[in-house]
Amino acid sequence: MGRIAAKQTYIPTLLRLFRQFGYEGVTLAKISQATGLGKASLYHHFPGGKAEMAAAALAEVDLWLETSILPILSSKVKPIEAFELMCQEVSLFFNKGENDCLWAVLLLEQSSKNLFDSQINRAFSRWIEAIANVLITAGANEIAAIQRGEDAVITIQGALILCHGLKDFTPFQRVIKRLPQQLCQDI
Amino acid sequence: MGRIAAKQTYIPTLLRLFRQFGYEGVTLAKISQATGLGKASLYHHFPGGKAEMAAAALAEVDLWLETSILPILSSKVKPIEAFELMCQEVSLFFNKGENDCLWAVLLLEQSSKNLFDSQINRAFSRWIEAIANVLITAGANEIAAIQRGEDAVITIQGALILCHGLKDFTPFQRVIKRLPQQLCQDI
DNA sequence: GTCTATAAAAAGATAGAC
DNA sequence: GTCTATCTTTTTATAGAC
Repeated sequence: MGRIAAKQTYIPTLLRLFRQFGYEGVTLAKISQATGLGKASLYHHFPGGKAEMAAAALAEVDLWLETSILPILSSKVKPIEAFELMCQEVSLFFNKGENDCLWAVLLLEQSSKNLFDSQINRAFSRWIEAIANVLITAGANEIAAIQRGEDAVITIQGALILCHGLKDFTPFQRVIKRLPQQLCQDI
Repeated sequence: MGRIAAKQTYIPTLLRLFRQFGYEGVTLAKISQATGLGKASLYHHFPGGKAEMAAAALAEVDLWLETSILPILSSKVKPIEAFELMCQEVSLFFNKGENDCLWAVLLLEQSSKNLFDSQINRAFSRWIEAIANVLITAGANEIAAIQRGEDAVITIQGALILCHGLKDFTPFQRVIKRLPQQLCQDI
Protein backbone atom coordinates (compact mmCIF):
# COMPACT_ATOMS: atom_id res chain seq x y z
CA MET A 1 0.00 0.00 0.00
CA GLY A 2 1.45 3.39 -0.99
CA ARG A 3 1.90 6.02 1.64
CA ILE A 4 -1.03 8.09 0.47
CA ALA A 5 -3.38 5.12 0.42
CA ALA A 6 -2.17 4.06 3.84
CA LYS A 7 -2.81 7.48 5.25
CA GLN A 8 -6.36 7.36 3.90
CA THR A 9 -7.03 4.29 6.01
CA TYR A 10 -6.53 6.14 9.27
CA ILE A 11 -8.18 9.43 8.42
CA PRO A 12 -11.73 8.50 9.46
CA THR A 13 -10.37 7.53 12.86
CA LEU A 14 -8.41 10.76 13.12
CA LEU A 15 -11.47 12.77 12.19
CA ARG A 16 -13.52 11.01 14.83
CA LEU A 17 -10.90 11.61 17.52
CA PHE A 18 -10.21 15.27 16.80
CA ARG A 19 -13.85 16.26 16.52
CA GLN A 20 -14.65 14.42 19.73
CA PHE A 21 -11.77 15.60 21.91
CA GLY A 22 -10.40 18.69 20.18
CA TYR A 23 -6.81 19.28 19.17
CA GLU A 24 -5.39 19.56 22.68
CA GLY A 25 -7.59 16.78 23.98
CA VAL A 26 -6.23 14.21 21.53
CA THR A 27 -2.98 12.53 22.55
CA LEU A 28 -0.75 10.28 20.51
CA ALA A 29 -1.55 7.54 22.99
CA LYS A 30 -5.25 7.85 22.10
CA ILE A 31 -4.48 7.88 18.40
CA SER A 32 -2.22 4.89 18.78
CA GLN A 33 -4.91 2.93 20.57
CA ALA A 34 -7.69 3.93 18.17
CA THR A 35 -5.73 3.13 15.04
CA GLY A 36 -3.88 0.12 16.41
CA LEU A 37 -0.62 1.64 15.23
CA GLY A 38 2.40 2.28 17.43
CA LYS A 39 3.47 5.86 17.92
CA ALA A 40 6.52 5.42 15.73
CA SER A 41 4.33 4.11 12.94
CA LEU A 42 2.11 7.15 13.18
CA TYR A 43 5.16 9.33 12.64
CA HIS A 44 6.02 7.26 9.61
CA HIS A 45 2.69 8.19 8.00
CA PHE A 46 2.51 11.70 9.42
CA PRO A 47 6.05 13.05 9.85
CA GLY A 48 4.60 16.36 10.94
CA GLY A 49 3.20 14.74 14.07
CA LYS A 50 -0.08 15.68 15.66
CA ALA A 51 -0.46 18.87 13.65
CA GLU A 52 -0.28 16.92 10.39
CA MET A 53 -2.77 14.37 11.69
CA ALA A 54 -5.24 17.11 12.58
CA ALA A 55 -4.66 18.75 9.21
CA ALA A 56 -5.51 15.46 7.53
CA ALA A 57 -8.75 15.23 9.49
CA LEU A 58 -9.61 18.79 8.56
CA ALA A 59 -8.84 18.11 4.90
CA GLU A 60 -11.35 15.27 5.05
CA VAL A 61 -14.07 17.72 6.10
CA ASP A 62 -13.05 20.10 3.34
CA LEU A 63 -13.34 17.22 0.91
CA TRP A 64 -16.83 16.48 2.18
CA LEU A 65 -17.87 20.07 1.60
CA GLU A 66 -16.41 20.07 -1.89
CA THR A 67 -17.82 16.75 -3.00
CA SER A 68 -21.06 16.30 -1.04
CA ILE A 69 -22.38 19.83 -0.52
CA LEU A 70 -21.12 22.35 -3.05
CA PRO A 71 -22.05 20.28 -6.15
CA ILE A 72 -25.64 20.09 -4.93
CA LEU A 73 -25.74 23.85 -4.62
CA SER A 74 -24.27 24.30 -8.11
CA SER A 75 -26.80 22.01 -9.73
CA LYS A 76 -29.72 23.27 -11.77
CA VAL A 77 -32.51 21.92 -9.57
CA LYS A 78 -34.99 24.24 -7.86
CA PRO A 79 -33.69 25.99 -4.71
CA ILE A 80 -35.99 24.11 -2.38
CA GLU A 81 -34.80 20.81 -3.79
CA ALA A 82 -31.15 21.78 -3.58
CA PHE A 83 -31.55 22.80 0.06
CA GLU A 84 -33.40 19.60 0.88
CA LEU A 85 -30.58 17.54 -0.60
CA MET A 86 -28.05 19.67 1.25
CA CYS A 87 -29.81 19.13 4.56
CA GLN A 88 -29.99 15.42 3.90
CA GLU A 89 -26.21 15.31 3.45
CA VAL A 90 -25.69 17.46 6.54
CA SER A 91 -27.86 15.19 8.64
CA LEU A 92 -25.94 12.18 7.38
CA PHE A 93 -22.52 13.74 8.00
CA PHE A 94 -23.38 14.81 11.52
CA ASN A 95 -25.23 11.59 12.27
CA LYS A 96 -28.52 13.36 12.98
CA GLY A 97 -26.78 15.79 15.28
CA GLU A 98 -24.74 13.34 17.33
CA ASN A 99 -21.37 14.18 15.77
CA ASP A 100 -19.50 17.34 16.64
CA CYS A 101 -18.29 19.66 13.90
CA LEU A 102 -14.51 19.70 13.60
CA TRP A 103 -14.60 23.30 12.41
CA ALA A 104 -16.35 24.44 15.56
CA VAL A 105 -14.12 22.37 17.81
CA LEU A 106 -10.91 23.76 16.34
CA LEU A 107 -12.25 27.32 16.24
CA LEU A 108 -13.32 27.33 19.85
CA GLU A 109 -10.04 25.96 21.06
CA GLN A 110 -8.03 28.76 19.51
CA SER A 111 -5.07 26.49 20.10
CA SER A 112 -1.95 28.59 20.50
CA LYS A 113 -1.16 29.43 16.91
CA ASN A 114 -4.53 29.34 15.11
CA LEU A 115 -3.10 26.68 12.81
CA PHE A 116 -6.31 26.05 10.96
CA ASP A 117 -8.22 29.30 11.15
CA SER A 118 -7.76 30.47 7.58
CA GLN A 119 -8.76 27.08 6.23
CA ILE A 120 -11.94 27.05 8.28
CA ASN A 121 -12.66 30.64 7.33
CA ARG A 122 -12.52 29.69 3.67
CA ALA A 123 -14.80 26.69 4.19
CA PHE A 124 -17.47 28.79 5.91
CA SER A 125 -17.22 31.46 3.24
CA ARG A 126 -17.54 29.01 0.39
CA TRP A 127 -20.57 27.34 1.91
CA ILE A 128 -22.33 30.62 2.58
CA GLU A 129 -21.53 31.90 -0.90
CA ALA A 130 -22.86 28.72 -2.49
CA ILE A 131 -26.16 29.01 -0.63
CA ALA A 132 -26.41 32.68 -1.49
CA ASN A 133 -25.80 31.98 -5.18
CA VAL A 134 -28.71 29.56 -5.28
CA LEU A 135 -30.98 32.28 -3.94
CA ILE A 136 -29.53 35.02 -6.14
CA THR A 137 -30.07 32.88 -9.22
CA ALA A 138 -33.67 32.49 -8.09
CA GLY A 139 -34.01 36.27 -8.01
CA ALA A 140 -33.13 37.16 -4.44
CA ASN A 141 -31.41 40.33 -3.33
CA GLU A 142 -27.70 39.72 -2.84
CA ILE A 143 -27.40 40.97 0.71
CA ALA A 144 -30.46 39.06 1.84
CA ALA A 145 -29.15 35.95 0.12
CA ILE A 146 -25.82 36.11 1.93
CA GLN A 147 -27.59 36.62 5.22
CA ARG A 148 -29.63 33.50 4.61
CA GLY A 149 -26.46 31.59 3.93
CA GLU A 150 -25.10 32.82 7.23
CA ASP A 151 -28.36 31.89 8.92
CA ALA A 152 -28.07 28.35 7.60
CA VAL A 153 -24.59 27.89 9.03
CA ILE A 154 -25.68 29.49 12.30
CA THR A 155 -28.60 27.11 12.58
CA ILE A 156 -26.54 24.01 11.91
CA GLN A 157 -23.69 24.98 14.24
CA GLY A 158 -25.98 26.22 16.98
CA ALA A 159 -28.15 23.14 16.85
CA LEU A 160 -25.11 20.89 17.20
CA ILE A 161 -24.05 22.78 20.32
CA LEU A 162 -27.50 22.82 21.87
CA CYS A 163 -28.07 19.13 21.25
CA HIS A 164 -24.77 18.20 22.85
CA GLY A 165 -25.66 20.35 25.82
CA LEU A 166 -29.11 18.86 26.24
CA LYS A 167 -28.06 15.31 25.29
CA ASP A 168 -31.17 15.42 23.14
CA PHE A 169 -30.74 15.40 19.40
CA THR A 170 -34.30 16.11 18.34
CA PRO A 171 -33.76 19.89 18.06
CA PHE A 172 -31.13 19.28 15.38
CA GLN A 173 -33.51 17.15 13.36
CA ARG A 174 -36.29 19.69 13.81
CA VAL A 175 -34.31 22.68 12.57
CA ILE A 176 -32.72 20.72 9.73
CA LYS A 177 -36.15 19.72 8.52
CA ARG A 178 -37.32 23.34 8.66
CA LEU A 179 -34.22 24.81 7.07
CA PRO A 180 -35.02 24.40 3.32
CA GLN A 181 -38.39 26.17 3.63
CA GLN A 182 -36.82 28.83 5.80
CA LEU A 183 -34.13 29.54 3.23
CA CYS A 184 -36.70 29.90 0.43
CA GLN A 185 -39.20 31.97 2.42
CA ASP A 186 -40.49 34.99 0.45
CA ILE A 187 -37.95 34.61 -2.34
CA MET B 1 -8.38 39.08 52.15
CA GLY B 2 -10.32 35.88 52.95
CA ARG B 3 -9.94 32.87 50.77
CA ILE B 4 -13.28 33.28 49.09
CA ALA B 5 -12.67 36.94 48.33
CA ALA B 6 -9.21 36.13 47.04
CA LYS B 7 -10.58 33.47 44.75
CA GLN B 8 -13.05 35.98 43.33
CA THR B 9 -10.15 38.14 42.21
CA TYR B 10 -8.83 35.53 39.83
CA ILE B 11 -12.07 34.20 38.44
CA PRO B 12 -12.48 36.69 35.58
CA THR B 13 -9.01 35.74 34.40
CA LEU B 14 -9.80 32.05 34.68
CA LEU B 15 -13.02 32.52 32.73
CA ARG B 16 -11.18 34.34 29.98
CA LEU B 17 -8.51 31.65 29.73
CA PHE B 18 -10.82 28.64 29.73
CA ARG B 19 -13.25 30.05 27.21
CA GLN B 20 -10.41 31.07 24.94
CA PHE B 21 -8.32 27.91 25.03
CA GLY B 22 -10.61 25.20 26.34
CA TYR B 23 -9.96 22.93 29.29
CA GLU B 24 -7.13 20.95 27.73
CA GLY B 25 -5.67 24.04 26.10
CA VAL B 26 -5.20 25.86 29.39
CA THR B 27 -2.02 25.01 31.29
CA LEU B 28 -1.04 25.95 34.79
CA ALA B 29 1.84 27.89 33.27
CA LYS B 30 -0.66 30.03 31.33
CA ILE B 31 -2.80 30.54 34.41
CA SER B 32 0.25 31.41 36.45
CA GLN B 33 1.34 34.00 33.94
CA ALA B 34 -2.13 35.50 33.44
CA THR B 35 -2.85 35.81 37.16
CA GLY B 36 0.66 36.69 38.23
CA LEU B 37 0.50 33.93 40.84
CA GLY B 38 2.96 31.08 41.13
CA LYS B 39 1.70 27.56 40.62
CA ALA B 40 1.88 26.76 44.31
CA SER B 41 -0.22 29.81 45.11
CA LEU B 42 -2.85 28.70 42.64
CA TYR B 43 -3.09 25.41 44.51
CA HIS B 44 -3.52 27.32 47.73
CA HIS B 45 -6.67 28.96 46.34
CA PHE B 46 -7.83 25.99 44.32
CA PRO B 47 -6.70 22.80 46.06
CA GLY B 48 -8.54 20.77 43.45
CA GLY B 49 -6.15 22.02 40.78
CA LYS B 50 -7.11 22.75 37.20
CA ALA B 51 -10.49 21.05 37.49
CA GLU B 52 -11.46 23.30 40.37
CA MET B 53 -10.27 26.37 38.50
CA ALA B 54 -12.39 25.46 35.48
CA ALA B 55 -15.33 24.76 37.77
CA ALA B 56 -14.93 28.24 39.26
CA ALA B 57 -14.99 29.77 35.78
CA LEU B 58 -18.09 27.77 34.91
CA ALA B 59 -19.77 28.83 38.15
CA GLU B 60 -19.18 32.43 37.11
CA VAL B 61 -21.17 31.83 33.92
CA ASP B 62 -23.92 30.15 35.91
CA LEU B 63 -24.01 33.16 38.16
CA TRP B 64 -24.35 35.43 35.13
CA LEU B 65 -27.31 33.41 33.90
CA GLU B 66 -28.95 33.48 37.32
CA THR B 67 -28.44 37.17 38.01
CA SER B 68 -28.38 38.87 34.61
CA ILE B 69 -30.68 36.77 32.43
CA LEU B 70 -33.25 34.76 34.37
CA PRO B 71 -34.55 37.71 36.45
CA ILE B 72 -35.30 39.62 33.26
CA LEU B 73 -37.33 36.69 31.98
CA SER B 74 -39.21 36.42 35.28
CA SER B 75 -40.16 40.08 35.32
CA LYS B 76 -43.61 41.34 34.46
CA VAL B 77 -42.67 43.42 31.40
CA LYS B 78 -44.02 42.61 27.96
CA PRO B 79 -42.35 39.67 26.19
CA ILE B 80 -40.77 41.84 23.51
CA GLU B 81 -39.23 44.07 26.16
CA ALA B 82 -37.94 41.16 28.19
CA PHE B 83 -36.31 39.63 25.13
CA GLU B 84 -34.77 42.94 24.17
CA LEU B 85 -33.24 43.30 27.61
CA MET B 86 -32.05 39.71 27.46
CA CYS B 87 -30.35 40.27 24.11
CA GLN B 88 -28.73 43.40 25.43
CA GLU B 89 -27.20 41.41 28.29
CA VAL B 90 -26.14 38.65 25.92
CA SER B 91 -24.44 41.09 23.61
CA LEU B 92 -22.64 42.63 26.56
CA PHE B 93 -21.54 39.31 28.01
CA PHE B 94 -20.21 38.04 24.70
CA ASN B 95 -18.70 41.40 23.80
CA LYS B 96 -20.78 41.75 20.62
CA GLY B 97 -19.85 38.27 19.55
CA GLU B 98 -16.12 38.42 20.14
CA ASN B 99 -16.08 36.22 23.24
CA ASP B 100 -16.45 32.49 23.07
CA CYS B 101 -19.05 30.72 25.18
CA LEU B 102 -17.51 28.57 27.90
CA TRP B 103 -20.44 26.16 27.72
CA ALA B 104 -19.81 25.48 24.05
CA VAL B 105 -16.06 25.18 24.53
CA LEU B 106 -16.36 22.65 27.34
CA LEU B 107 -19.11 20.70 25.57
CA LEU B 108 -17.21 20.35 22.33
CA GLU B 109 -14.07 19.18 24.06
CA GLN B 110 -15.79 16.27 25.73
CA SER B 111 -12.71 16.11 27.87
CA SER B 112 -12.22 12.57 29.16
CA LYS B 113 -14.74 12.45 31.95
CA ASN B 114 -17.46 14.95 30.97
CA LEU B 115 -16.80 16.76 34.24
CA PHE B 116 -19.16 19.63 33.52
CA ASP B 117 -21.80 18.17 31.26
CA SER B 118 -24.62 17.95 33.75
CA GLN B 119 -24.03 21.51 34.92
CA ILE B 120 -24.13 22.83 31.36
CA ASN B 121 -27.17 20.73 30.60
CA ARG B 122 -28.99 22.34 33.49
CA ALA B 123 -27.98 25.85 32.40
CA PHE B 124 -29.29 25.33 28.86
CA SER B 125 -32.50 23.81 30.20
CA ARG B 126 -33.13 26.64 32.61
CA TRP B 127 -32.56 29.28 29.96
CA ILE B 128 -34.86 27.59 27.46
CA GLU B 129 -37.51 27.06 30.08
CA ALA B 130 -37.37 30.71 31.15
CA ILE B 131 -37.85 31.92 27.57
CA ALA B 132 -40.67 29.44 27.05
CA ASN B 133 -42.42 30.61 30.19
CA VAL B 134 -42.46 34.18 28.95
CA LEU B 135 -44.21 33.05 25.80
CA ILE B 136 -46.59 30.66 27.58
CA THR B 137 -47.64 33.45 29.92
CA ALA B 138 -48.35 35.52 26.82
CA GLY B 139 -50.63 32.78 25.56
CA ALA B 140 -48.37 30.65 23.41
CA ASN B 141 -48.66 26.93 22.99
CA GLU B 142 -46.25 25.11 25.29
CA ILE B 143 -44.45 23.02 22.68
CA ALA B 144 -44.03 25.99 20.34
CA ALA B 145 -42.74 28.08 23.24
CA ILE B 146 -40.09 25.54 24.16
CA GLN B 147 -39.01 25.31 20.54
CA ARG B 148 -38.58 29.07 20.44
CA GLY B 149 -36.43 28.88 23.53
CA GLU B 150 -34.30 26.27 21.79
CA ASP B 151 -34.15 28.43 18.70
CA ALA B 152 -32.86 31.36 20.73
CA VAL B 153 -30.00 29.31 22.18
CA ILE B 154 -29.27 27.83 18.76
CA THR B 155 -29.07 31.28 17.24
CA ILE B 156 -26.76 32.65 19.91
CA GLN B 157 -24.43 29.67 19.93
CA GLY B 158 -24.39 29.30 16.17
CA ALA B 159 -23.70 32.98 15.62
CA LEU B 160 -20.73 32.85 17.99
CA ILE B 161 -19.26 29.95 16.04
CA LEU B 162 -19.86 31.52 12.65
CA CYS B 163 -18.39 34.86 13.67
CA HIS B 164 -15.25 33.24 15.00
CA GLY B 165 -14.94 31.30 11.77
CA LEU B 166 -15.41 34.35 9.58
CA LYS B 167 -13.49 36.72 11.86
CA ASP B 168 -16.45 39.00 11.26
CA PHE B 169 -18.74 39.77 14.15
CA THR B 170 -21.52 41.57 12.33
CA PRO B 171 -23.64 38.42 11.88
CA PHE B 172 -23.85 38.08 15.66
CA GLN B 173 -25.08 41.61 16.03
CA ARG B 174 -27.54 41.16 13.19
CA VAL B 175 -29.18 38.02 14.59
CA ILE B 176 -29.19 39.37 18.15
CA LYS B 177 -31.04 42.45 16.97
CA ARG B 178 -33.57 40.30 15.13
CA LEU B 179 -34.05 37.78 17.93
CA PRO B 180 -36.67 39.55 20.11
CA GLN B 181 -39.07 40.05 17.19
CA GLN B 182 -38.45 36.52 16.02
CA LEU B 183 -39.30 35.09 19.42
CA CYS B 184 -42.58 37.05 19.57
CA GLN B 185 -43.65 36.37 15.99
CA ASP B 186 -47.31 35.29 15.70
CA ILE B 187 -47.76 34.83 19.42
C1' DG C 1 5.92 -0.47 7.44
C1' DT C 2 5.85 -1.67 12.22
C1' DC C 3 7.92 -2.37 16.47
C1' DT C 4 10.61 -1.63 21.24
C1' DA C 5 13.13 1.43 23.66
C1' DT C 6 14.32 5.82 24.88
C1' DA C 7 14.92 10.51 24.99
C1' DA C 8 13.34 15.43 25.80
C1' DA C 9 10.06 18.48 26.98
C1' DA C 10 5.87 19.96 29.16
C1' DA C 11 2.27 19.58 32.49
C1' DG C 12 0.08 18.68 36.86
C1' DA C 13 0.94 18.65 41.51
C1' DT C 14 3.41 19.01 46.21
C1' DA C 15 6.96 20.14 50.07
C1' DG C 16 8.57 23.27 52.84
C1' DA C 17 10.79 27.92 53.66
C1' DC C 18 9.50 32.61 54.40
C1' DG D 1 -0.51 33.92 51.12
C1' DT D 2 3.36 33.50 48.12
C1' DC D 3 7.58 31.73 46.73
C1' DT D 4 11.54 28.34 45.03
C1' DA D 5 12.57 23.90 44.29
C1' DT D 6 11.34 19.43 43.26
C1' DC D 7 8.72 15.37 42.00
C1' DT D 8 5.72 12.49 38.98
C1' DT D 9 3.34 11.65 35.14
C1' DT D 10 2.16 12.52 30.63
C1' DT D 11 3.15 13.82 26.08
C1' DT D 12 5.58 14.54 21.99
C1' DA D 13 9.03 12.87 19.30
C1' DT D 14 13.11 10.00 17.65
C1' DA D 15 16.61 6.12 17.08
C1' DG D 16 17.36 1.98 15.40
C1' DA D 17 16.21 -3.16 15.06
C1' DC D 18 13.36 -6.24 12.37
